[in-house]
Amino acid sequence: MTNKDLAELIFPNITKTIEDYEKEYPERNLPEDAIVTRFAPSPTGFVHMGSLLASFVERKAAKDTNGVFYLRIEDTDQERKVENGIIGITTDLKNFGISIDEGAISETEEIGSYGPYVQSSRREIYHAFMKRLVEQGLAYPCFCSKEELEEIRKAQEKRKDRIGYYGRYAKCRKIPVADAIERIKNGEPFTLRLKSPGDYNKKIVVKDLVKGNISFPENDMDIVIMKQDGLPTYHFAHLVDDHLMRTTHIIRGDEWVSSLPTHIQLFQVFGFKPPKYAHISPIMKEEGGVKRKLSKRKDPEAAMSYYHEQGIPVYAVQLYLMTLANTNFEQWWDANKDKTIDDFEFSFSKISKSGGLFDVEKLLNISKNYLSRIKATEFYDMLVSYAKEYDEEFYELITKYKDFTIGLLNIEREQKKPRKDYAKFSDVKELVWYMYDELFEKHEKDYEFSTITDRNEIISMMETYIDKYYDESDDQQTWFEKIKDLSEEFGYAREVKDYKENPDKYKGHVGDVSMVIRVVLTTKSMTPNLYDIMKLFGKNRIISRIEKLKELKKTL
RNA sequence: GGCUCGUUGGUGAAGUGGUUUAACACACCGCCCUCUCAAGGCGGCAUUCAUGGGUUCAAAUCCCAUACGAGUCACCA
Repeated sequence: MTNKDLAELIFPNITKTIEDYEKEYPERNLPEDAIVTRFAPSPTGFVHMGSLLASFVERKAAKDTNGVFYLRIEDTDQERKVENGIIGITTDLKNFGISIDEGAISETEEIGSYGPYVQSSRREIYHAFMKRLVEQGLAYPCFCSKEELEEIRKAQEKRKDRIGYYGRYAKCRKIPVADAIERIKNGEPFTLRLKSPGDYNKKIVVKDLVKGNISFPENDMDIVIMKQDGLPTYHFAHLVDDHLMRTTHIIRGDEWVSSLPTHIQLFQVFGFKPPKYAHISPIMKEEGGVKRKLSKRKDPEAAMSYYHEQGIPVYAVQLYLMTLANTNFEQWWDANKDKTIDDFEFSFSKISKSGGLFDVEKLLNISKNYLSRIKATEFYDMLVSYAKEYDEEFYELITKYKDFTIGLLNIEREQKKPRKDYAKFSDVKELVWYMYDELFEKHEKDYEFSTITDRNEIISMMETYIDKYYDESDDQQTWFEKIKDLSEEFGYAREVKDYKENPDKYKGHVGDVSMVIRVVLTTKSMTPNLYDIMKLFGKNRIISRIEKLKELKKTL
């Protein structure tokens, strides 16, 4: 009875060898420094912000080097699987603007020639690799039950030994091949464990692209490589898949750092060249003065849908993620306002070693800056698709009055220092409702008059203005001169300065008068440039707003 | 508890032995500009880099200890 017999018994139908697979999935024909990397989530629901950051970095790194970015589905845990889990992932990626070169594109379809990209479809491939290990006596079946493992753990705790399946605690390691064969034939359930060649007293140093050199004791645990259900564990699947898919860079969350010795060992056992590793720290959130990992369950902002609903543009989130990934990005972007994320030179070593706080304030600020820089038409298109989904009434208005809407979005835009009003699309309606007669009509009218509050004076001022001074064709300067004339006529100073010097001589100043016009037209004391608003309104709407005030029953 | 990593202002952080009386950005505060707001301009906001030792002519930067935080120690990824 030999290891070969054992291997044949466990994997009777496996005929392909490692060499066959090496041929089937040859080295990729890419430039030398091209990065081949992957996003490898479990299909357990939506994509978490932290994973999104990782996939964003992966996409960027591959694109920058003319490499490949692929999506692999890690579904070896049958229990955690979720209905339509793959679609959930692919749509999140798509909505977020991350494209893949290879991998799963739906529950059943995939693209690329290094597949299958869904681990549960790769069973035979894993088995071929496991079979080789068993043949060579580098892996062995373990019959320990959960209870037995628990006992071992307790014994170790009592003796204050390291926890784990290693050395003298690895009892199945010593089972003679013949006995193992016997027990398997008897139908005893088993897992497969790696016969670890590691020595805990020796050190290995692993270079991590983000964290730098990390030194660990060698791994001496006989880790499980195949579960009772025949599927591989993460560690083993990682080895086989990333080798065969010719992955050059593993970019993942730093919860994996501690298994680095195991992974390196696995590559060494097969004589494969290990990939480069980059471990990214988790995104944190502060709550009640304590920092904790941004949680899928507790934090709505962990899900992509949150940004979608809020109307935070995708590109703004990307900009934010880029600054989280490489903090020097912000300065670069500020100095290169006309460039895009694609033009930025990303670097692994600039990724923060410790977990950054997820700061929604900052995101909104970035979003605001971004939205202020784009063209009104571009803004309009995004606003329309947002409103279409979340605000039907507003959607109808802005599509009905398209040019008008673009016009108002264009106020103080496309200039060196553009106006920054909107951080997200859900802000817009609340800021501009008074521009639309339909909304103005139904909106509660709380006229925010401040210094001039006498109803008769306001109305007479407005009527005088519209009859005597207002002319739609005036340019901004003339327009303002006329408001000054109006002020003078009503006993207000033409210049604020004059008023401040001689407050007794006047009832107020131009500012007070233009405030009256502003409030009559919009009800609000704070609006964008009045001249632009009036230009957009036209004389008729201005007159109708004066009428509305006159009709108002309640006192001001 | 073992192993690994980290700790610079309210926040994100730059910084790898002297050019740092610690960059930049967000937030906050003040002033200015101004028909309001937004924006913008100017200024304020860590005499100090978790704490304690040490090395050095010189340390946020190197070494050691302590404290705190994070990750991990599954037939989950």
